[in-house]
Amino acid sequence: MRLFNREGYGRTTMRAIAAEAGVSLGNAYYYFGSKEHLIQAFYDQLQAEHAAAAERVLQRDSRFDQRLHGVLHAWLDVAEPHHEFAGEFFRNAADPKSPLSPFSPESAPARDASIALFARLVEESDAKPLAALRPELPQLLWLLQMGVVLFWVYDDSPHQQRSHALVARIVPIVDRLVRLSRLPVVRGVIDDVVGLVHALRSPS
Amino acid sequence: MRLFNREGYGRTTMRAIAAEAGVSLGNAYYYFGSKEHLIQAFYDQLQAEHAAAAERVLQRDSRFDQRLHGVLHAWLDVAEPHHEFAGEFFRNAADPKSPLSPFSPESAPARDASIALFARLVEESDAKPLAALRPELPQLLWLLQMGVVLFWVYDDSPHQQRSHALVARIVPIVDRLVRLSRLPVVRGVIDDVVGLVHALRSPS
DNA sequence: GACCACTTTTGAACACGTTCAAGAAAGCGA
DNA sequence: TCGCTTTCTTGAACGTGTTCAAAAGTGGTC
Repeated sequence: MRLFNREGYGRTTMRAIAAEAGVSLGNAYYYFGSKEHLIQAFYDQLQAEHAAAAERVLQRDSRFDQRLHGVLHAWLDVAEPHHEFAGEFFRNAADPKSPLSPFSPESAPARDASIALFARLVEESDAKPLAALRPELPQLLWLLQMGVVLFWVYDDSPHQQRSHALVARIVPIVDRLVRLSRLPVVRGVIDDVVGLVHALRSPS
Repeated sequence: MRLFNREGYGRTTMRAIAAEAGVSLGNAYYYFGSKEHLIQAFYDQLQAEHAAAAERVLQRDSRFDQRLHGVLHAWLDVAEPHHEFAGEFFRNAADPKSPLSPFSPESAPARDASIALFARLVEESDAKPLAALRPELPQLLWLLQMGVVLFWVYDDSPHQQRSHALVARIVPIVDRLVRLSRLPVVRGVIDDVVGLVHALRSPS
């Protein structure tokens, strides 16, 4: 992690990592299957930091929009120091075959933990979504976060302020959508979306 | 392209490509800056095929939902033969610094052509979106297609039928949303979304 | 034809991720 | 302590993308 942070992922060689750790090159491969596998450590660390930061938000706020804003914001804050080389990380994660992909079985624990966080965010908030929407909302919010992460990776503005702006503007929209979800007209669309999510989850 | 299709991107070496082309290894690098640059040829070819297929759809149908369905479907059909190694392509495209990224300046021509296609799709259809939405719709539909592509990359179902199911189910939703866009309640949300898109486009 | 600048071509060399056969160390039952 | 198995460690070697200095070719001018 020290070398990755200092030199970036691409410029850090396995030989340098082995040397820094005081072991031989081959020995590094005894403990880590590949260079990619080292990144898992980065993910785990990031997720732990985010979970802690999100916890403070959930303790503090009870309004749905504030909770969502806080949790998404917390991720941006936690991830900021790593922005420069995060692109290289996520490049690997984008490979569907990579164990680092957020949709891979290997990532299931981290993914489930994250979805559980959003479940808590919803349940203990003042949000009153349409009944059909409620069970899907945590997963949809997780997907929203994946979208924010994707945007963030491409965001080259200073301190990723555009990502912050995105979060600040999209949270009220989501909040409004959740409120509107019980209105008759909107309801039909929501039902369709929920149906879509269901259809895609269970292999058709 | 022949070798990529036969062996996959990862297993095709630059040496093999050079040999197949009857030139030396170094000479391949005189004409293509890197192995990645060779992929551009794949993109261009794919886009041309899709443009042609989409053209036939736009000639045939006038209803907005049918046009959208046809255009998205056409992409899936055109891309299907390349699904297996497309993951490797898109992995490179996921790197924000890569010229292959759909958001990069180098991809601007292809991106603009694609957005123009969606503009035609909307304009010559029977859709009557909210005035504020109309100018943004082509870009939003292009984004939708990027989403479909992302889903498709991860789709390991036979013949990517899940991707087809996604398109079949999401098109009516989009159609309905466009219809609803002029309703007073929904209108507010649409305005917010359009505002968001504007805010993110011009550096804030 | 001789000279020159420029373009094209070449293959050796390099860096780095990864593999592997061989050896060293550690644990353990007798 | 001795032998055996298992775990750990090592560095040489390999494959591949990429670079580069040198050679070969091309075309134009006098």
